[in-house]
Amino acid sequence: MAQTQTFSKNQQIVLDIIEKAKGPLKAYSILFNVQKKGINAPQQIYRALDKLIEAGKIHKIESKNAFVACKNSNCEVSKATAFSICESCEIVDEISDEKLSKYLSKFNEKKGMKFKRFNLEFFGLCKKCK
Amino acid sequence: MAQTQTFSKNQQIVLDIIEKAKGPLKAYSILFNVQKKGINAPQQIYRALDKLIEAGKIHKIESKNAFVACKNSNCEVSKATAFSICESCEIVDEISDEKLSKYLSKFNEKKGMKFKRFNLEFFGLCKKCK
DNA sequence: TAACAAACGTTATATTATAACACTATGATA
DNA sequence: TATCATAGTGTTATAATATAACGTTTGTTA
Repeated sequence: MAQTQTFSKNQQIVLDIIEKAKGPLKAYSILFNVQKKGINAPQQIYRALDKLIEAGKIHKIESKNAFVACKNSNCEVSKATAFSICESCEIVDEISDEKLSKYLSKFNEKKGMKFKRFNLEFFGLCKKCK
Repeated sequence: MAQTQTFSKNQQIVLDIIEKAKGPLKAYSILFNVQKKGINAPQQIYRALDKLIEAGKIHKIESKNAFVACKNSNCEVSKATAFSICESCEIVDEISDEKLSKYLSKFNEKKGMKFKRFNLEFFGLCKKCK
């Protein structure tokens, strides 16, 4: 059983906002949302984001430079992430598909590289938008 | 058989540089490299990059904000991309694995989203670095 | 050749992210 | 308890990545 990690003040503020959000948040939109709480500079956001990613509590959607809360293995560092992204409404969902995850975790390249981590982003149209 | 596409002057300049490069290039490093050829502004680079991506001649490595030439289906628009990225030496390779590609192209999410495209990035240590 | 689309050149600006430095809290341990 | 290391904080400045907007030029095709 993974132990519950405790976070610092700023880290918790940032985590709370991301967890409450309905979709991915950008660093500067987080910043604007926490200025009332005394966080004034991008550095403070990015530092918190770094820690939260390291802890596996959030993920970065690379193609959007945005951050979402982890919905899978809540207390575990995530090394295998997959997302579906609607190109119309921009909704993002984390994909939790054990088969897919296993398949990719076992995947080995021909050139002898040892993989530690992967990130997969699917793009298309969601049910509503298609 | 896919027809050979012709590119405009700037597009060709940018494509040439990316194809000659040994690894991913960043937009501004491309810019610095083509200033002798009369390209002065980021816009000109980004516009060319957009067209080349659209044409499937190059790909963007999202986690690095960098661009590489396509090494697979040279004349086809790429909708299924996979890369291996060494976290130590930062070398990037496009993965051409038909099984993997088929597996992911056939993958369907439970929520009924229809995928058009995916991008997969593996991270680890290459043969030399491990 | 007229009309349209694509590409170009340019200036300005927006957005995303990091560097660097001094200070503060926390917790381990001598 | 003193002191030491580590992580976190706050701040200013700046770097790196990307797009907006506008007018001009070039290339295609009706």
